[in-house]
Amino acid sequence: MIKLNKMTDYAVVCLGMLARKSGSSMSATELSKETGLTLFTVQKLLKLLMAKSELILAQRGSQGGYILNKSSSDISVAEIIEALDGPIALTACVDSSDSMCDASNICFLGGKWNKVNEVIRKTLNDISLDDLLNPADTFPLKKNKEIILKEITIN
Amino acid sequence: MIKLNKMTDYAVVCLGMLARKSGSSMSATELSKETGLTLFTVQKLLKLLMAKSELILAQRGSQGGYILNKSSSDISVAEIIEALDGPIALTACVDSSDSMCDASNICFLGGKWNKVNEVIRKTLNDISLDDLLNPADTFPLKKNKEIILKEITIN
DNA sequence: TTTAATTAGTACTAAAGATGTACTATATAT
DNA sequence: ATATATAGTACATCTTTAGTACTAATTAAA
Repeated sequence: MIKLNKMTDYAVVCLGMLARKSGSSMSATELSKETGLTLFTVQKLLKLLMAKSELILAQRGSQGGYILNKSSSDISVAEIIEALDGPIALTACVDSSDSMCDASNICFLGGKWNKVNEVIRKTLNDISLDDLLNPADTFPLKKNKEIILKEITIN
Repeated sequence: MIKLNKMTDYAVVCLGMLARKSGSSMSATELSKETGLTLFTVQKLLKLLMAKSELILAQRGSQGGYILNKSSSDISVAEIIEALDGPIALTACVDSSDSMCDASNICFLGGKWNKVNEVIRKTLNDISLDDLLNPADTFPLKKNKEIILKEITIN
């Protein structure tokens, strides 16, 4: 299985919960209670999201908590993954530096994986957090919203 | 980064090498020499591919070796990944059994991840080993071959 | 201004997974 | 028979992930 780390999974759950309460903030304690995730986990997750993304805003102190920094329909699955898992790429073979694959100095694949990665990335970019939220009748959300990758031709 | 395991990377390299020599078989030793991967790694990889897929055929004994079981244009990236990494899915949250996410008994995401997974899977299914092979002028391989996911609507 | 609540930062431990290596058994062409 | 080659399995090690803990900094409210 191609795995996301669990934090990313948790992030979708917590961000989704924040989306439901848009407007009012939620503390880590509240999020823990409402999601069923342990407080430790939620605290760590929110700290990570603060450190590595602009997805949420925090307020410290009594009555503090977290809120989404933008609408859930403007948050893509790709953004969430990239915040916690780093760049969306299936292989380390071809990284941003375009350096040669160090596993094999006669690798004949060139940068072809990059194209695959690009397609995957665009796919995830077209799916919003909102698209993942309940209730079920909000999904499929937008009529005529199709994931169209036709324009992406591998070349 | 969403990671494939290294074996999958190696598999693409080795299967690609076998594709180049279509018709004649190659031993693990030969593959090791031509790819630059260690013999141990290549041996393990080929054993895995034999055990978990129908992608290659083996002949034991002197003069033995491996050959592709079908044309490289009929081998999808999805097949290779699934042979070595298991089912293509970004999360363990929703597995084949459709069991509720055990991380949270109030998970409100339902099976939405499944739709995401399906899109990713179809994307990888439309890219063949052949598409990844050099020389560069064989890529983009088929004119008019576009990765069209338009018909995949999340719903 | 004190207190309680809350996030920020960091560090450590334990568990899980991936990787590389090794050894023995089985099959086959010569 | 023998050399060659794959099959199967087991294991040690390295890396990553996940979980826990502790301290510092901030802020609302009593």
